[in-house]
Amino acid sequence: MEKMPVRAENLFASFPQLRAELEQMKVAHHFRTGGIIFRAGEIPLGLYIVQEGLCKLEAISECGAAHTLRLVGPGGVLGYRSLFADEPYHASAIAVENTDVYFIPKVEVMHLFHKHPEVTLRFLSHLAKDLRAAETKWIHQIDKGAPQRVAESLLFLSEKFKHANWTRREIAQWAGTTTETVIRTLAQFEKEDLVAQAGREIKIIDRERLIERAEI
Amino acid sequence: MEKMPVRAENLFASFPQLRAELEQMKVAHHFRTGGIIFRAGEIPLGLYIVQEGLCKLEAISECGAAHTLRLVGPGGVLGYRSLFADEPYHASAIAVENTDVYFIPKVEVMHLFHKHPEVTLRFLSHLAKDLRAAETKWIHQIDKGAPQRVAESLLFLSEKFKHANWTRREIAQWAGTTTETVIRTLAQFEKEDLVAQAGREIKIIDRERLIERAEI
DNA sequence: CGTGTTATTGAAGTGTATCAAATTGCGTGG
DNA sequence: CCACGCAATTTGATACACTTCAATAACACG
Repeated sequence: MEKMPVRAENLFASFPQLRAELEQMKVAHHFRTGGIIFRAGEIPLGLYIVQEGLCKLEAISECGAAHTLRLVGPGGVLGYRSLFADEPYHASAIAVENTDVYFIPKVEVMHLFHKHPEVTLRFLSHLAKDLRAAETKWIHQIDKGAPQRVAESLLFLSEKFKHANWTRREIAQWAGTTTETVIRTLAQFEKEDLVAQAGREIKIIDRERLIERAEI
Repeated sequence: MEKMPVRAENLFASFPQLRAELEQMKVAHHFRTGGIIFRAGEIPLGLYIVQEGLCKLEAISECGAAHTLRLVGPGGVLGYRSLFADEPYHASAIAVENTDVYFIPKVEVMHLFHKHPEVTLRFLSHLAKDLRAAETKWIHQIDKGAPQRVAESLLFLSEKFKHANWTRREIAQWAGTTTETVIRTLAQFEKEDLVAQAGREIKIIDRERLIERAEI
């Protein structure tokens, strides 16, 4: 299975001095579950650093379906792709659970880059890894079946964050399939003793074989 | 239709001084059609700037199918994603037609970044746009049908480069489908007077309606 | 002039989306 | 605290677009 890297480290967190500088310029915001940090189409004015909680980047396709592009947990950064590309956001950022973020204005980011070139390189590396993840996702969408993608998603999401209950819909939006297919696949996995479902909860029982299931 | 941006400009090309520096360190290589610039799994040692010709980044999936991730023409750069992510290449770079490239060792690149921070930002922007393209491709894979993706691919590929004859297989590998489906779709498009096929050549007749066809 | 790649066509199978309808679970307000 | 209402879940039936496999034809290239 392609391991989707979970990078929880703060992109800015290395230098004590840097941390102090950030303290100066940051603006704290709180969002409750479902809250919208920014919307597709808006112009990026800066970056959002996730302090606590979990956010998803959600794109609505032309036919009205929602797809989850990326997930960002504590230490992660929101809004950098559009900011650096100098484009409007092409996805919305939504809090999956109660979330605290710090906003850093664009000028401050640029100033930071100027003062600490290593940070720029850090972002370069980060974007490069995101690009790989996205390209891998495309390939898997092509030549893996829905069950494999669901297995993969279960593994990834469970590792990514203890966000207790991923709904079947959320899993579907991450896996690139429909809610119904996720449900039927989970039923099948349960029959094979790979997972156990208690109400809405999903528990992975046999991680080993689930990994195999994601690969076949 | 999502416009996949064609960025032919050289990422390094802005400053005369920079150009001069590049001249110093570059190493020229030539590849004929089908030649392999680098292979998936190898460790990146630097960047390749495409001077003349056209290259594709091709990933072979677990089940043995080839998929075209990106295309890079004159002025474009090969191998930056893996270099910046500090990972082995996850795709191979292959010359689609006779191609001249310049190789720039990693140390030189880093030195360049150090000396000209704006160049780093240029790459940041470039990667950000590639990421968007990849995410868009994933979404389209999910909720567009094969004919729409073929239409989209025809438009993109014809704009991207006058690389005279894209084979049906190459189109399929870009569109995320099979050769047979491309063939049948082209036959359908021909019946609708959107394209004309003369032997292996494909000519777009009604660009307007083909764009519509990619959107439906 | 052969030999391998590319193109073409046909038949068959199947995985998944889609639609619809019933049920469960959860939060909220009365 | 219970009841209500809405969202999430579940199940079934149906349709069909696309892949897959196979076999032939056309073409390019050495």
